Amino acid sequence: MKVGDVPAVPEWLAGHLREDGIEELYPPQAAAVERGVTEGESLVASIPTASGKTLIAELAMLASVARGGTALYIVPLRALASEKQREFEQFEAYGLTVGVSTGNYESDGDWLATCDIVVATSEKVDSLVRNGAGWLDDLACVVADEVHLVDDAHRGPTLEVTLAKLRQLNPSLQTVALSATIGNAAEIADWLDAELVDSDWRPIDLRTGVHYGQALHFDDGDTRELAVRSSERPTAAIARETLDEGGSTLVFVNSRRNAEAAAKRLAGVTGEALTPDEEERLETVAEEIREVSDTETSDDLAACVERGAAFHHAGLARDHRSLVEGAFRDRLIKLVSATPTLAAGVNTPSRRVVVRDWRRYDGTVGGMAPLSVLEVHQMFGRAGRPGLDPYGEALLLANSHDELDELFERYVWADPEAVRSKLAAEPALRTHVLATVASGFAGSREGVLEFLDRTLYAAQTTEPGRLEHVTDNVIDYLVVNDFLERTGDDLTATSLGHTVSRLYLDPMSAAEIVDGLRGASAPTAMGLYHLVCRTPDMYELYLRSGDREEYTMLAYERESEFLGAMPSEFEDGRFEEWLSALKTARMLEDWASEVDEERIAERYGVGPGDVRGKVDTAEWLLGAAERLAGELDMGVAPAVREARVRVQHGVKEELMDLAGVRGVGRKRARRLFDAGVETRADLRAAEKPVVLAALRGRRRTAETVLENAGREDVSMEGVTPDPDAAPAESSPAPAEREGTGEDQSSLGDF
DNA sequence: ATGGTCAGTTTTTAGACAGCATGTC
DNA sequence: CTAAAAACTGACCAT
Repeated sequence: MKVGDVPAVPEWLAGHLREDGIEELYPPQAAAVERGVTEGESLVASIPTASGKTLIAELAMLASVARGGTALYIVPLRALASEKQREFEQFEAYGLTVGVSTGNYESDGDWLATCDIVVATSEKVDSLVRNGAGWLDDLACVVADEVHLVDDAHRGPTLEVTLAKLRQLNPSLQTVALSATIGNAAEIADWLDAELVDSDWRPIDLRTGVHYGQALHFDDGDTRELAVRSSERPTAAIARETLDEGGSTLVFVNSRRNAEAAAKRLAGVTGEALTPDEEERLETVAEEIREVSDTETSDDLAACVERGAAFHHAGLARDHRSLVEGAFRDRLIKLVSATPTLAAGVNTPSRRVVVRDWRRYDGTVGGMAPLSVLEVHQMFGRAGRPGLDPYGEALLLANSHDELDELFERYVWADPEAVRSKLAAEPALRTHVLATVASGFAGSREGVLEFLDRTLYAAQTTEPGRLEHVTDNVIDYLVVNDFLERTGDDLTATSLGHTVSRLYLDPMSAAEIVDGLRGASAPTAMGLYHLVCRTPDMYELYLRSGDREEYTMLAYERESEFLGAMPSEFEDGRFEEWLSALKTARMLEDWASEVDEERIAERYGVGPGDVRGKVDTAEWLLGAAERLAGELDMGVAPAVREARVRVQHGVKEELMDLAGVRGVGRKRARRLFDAGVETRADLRAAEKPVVLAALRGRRRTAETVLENAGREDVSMEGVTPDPDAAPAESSPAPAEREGTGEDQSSLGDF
């Protein structure tokens, strides 16, 4: 089908696509159009990555917008939200507006309502529904990206329930669900009353195979020799061969440590094949990586990048990740070894993909569990960059002839699993039943069940009564904990229940927090950190060998600070979990005591990304706790607020005022304080030379800071730093270079 | 005393959404 | 009930 033949889309679209070199639709896209996506028909597209899913979504959304409606694009990750935003902004030239809404970044609320296309995470959409965002009622088209994630036990139910709610709000809503190739796409289409496009078509060839011994065995029966030098690992041989052909390699492994170790080892391979120009540009990237954070992880990563390799996992800071992704896309980094983060995240295709580890540790089964076919195929799907590589190759590694056969059987020739709803689990229902009642979708047990009947779970279940049973348990729990009120057959949310639903808290977290705060009169920061850390919304740090003793001691030492009873040391599982929460809480305490990032990372054996992640979650939960304390008039709200602000800025109590000034973080606040400028008010009255010295002589920074503190005369013109007030540090601030302009020297501050 | 190698033993194990109101070095 | 690689430990040997 030619781009000009697509019905019901804006007139400019065909021309726009031709400008991008698109004359003809890919077969799955053409099929989608034939099924009526541009004419408002709902559709499930189960097709491989990189086979043009985004354009299908765009066709549907643009056609909807052309008819005067609004379109919503739901993504599973925040990083994908910004990626899609950038992609859709190409249409702003034609007068469309694009907005984003995620937990950490949101377009202005009023503006969002006027947008033609909104990109949001599934949790954010759920939250918008709970908070009654009016514009959702006028939605014409919703696109659910990566819809196979409804299979995810933790986050799948949210997507499932959200789609059901949107469709109930607006029965004529067009639903476009994009999925990886899955075993039961027809069933999903059935659930969504949608047409189906189910195809394996890819724009560039993907060869999959298994490496064993000195050969690569491909799915089409082809075999090719691969010389593995003695004492060389297969992955290294594959990477070397790919490099010789001018391609890049993406290696998937099953742990962070493996990712780092493999990158270090394979940097030996990539390091040999760099041009001087590449070396220079890599050096720049490495430098940027070191600037992101002063930790071992950061140094290790930079050392790998200098030699053309990198590792990628969730312990990396956000900026680390995007630097690696960017340099890999630019073909500067030749090899990335990654945990599954990269398979699910932003688009990072590579000539070759090696799935080195096909088993992963899984505590729930007590050992290594094989990856699902779906996951492995998703990783395979990263092979081959359309328009850049002649083909893509994806390989598994076998250590024996039997394993060779098994891998073919299990992954290469296997069809992906069916996607199954995970809604009927108590933790999932706890939060969704409360939200369903609180936001008025149901007003009784029957109403709740009626609503749940619209979900995929109901469409799939073969176990009659199970959902009903779990729902009853959950309703009882919610009533007992005062989130719901039952009068006769009617269910209504209490004011507490409404608050919890709007705060997006797991009711169990809320119950734990309320419980802990009730018994407290003057909680310490540690007590509060521990309280939020043992909540199901916080993912705790892992206890390592020796930690049990260490934290048991700490527990007794600071026994008086903890809110609520400490479980008995002999009550096994509970105590361990309580200690994990303590470890996490102490990390937060360190952070809020101005311990530097490097030291924290080392002390707790985590990466900079983990520190930021925990801090963010704690900030959110403490904010929620503050609201709950206020709601219940508990008088501890100021203490909670203090704990929250300290975590937010990573400062001790005395710096809270200063760190609240825009442009002043934990480091600047500390330097100002030590120079005698102790409060925001001091900042307005302080001697300029003192302020300037505390801010390491950066004039522009000093002016901005003073302005943000509300000072009138901010000019630092002609002011010289007071040498007596200069921070006494081991490495003195770099003096402003002679001859360079003011502006240039302040660049380093941002 | 120091350092390197090697084999056997112990340890460890993926990911990342959300409130609210504005900003780090 | 299930694994595998890295990190650690200690013996042994050469300097």
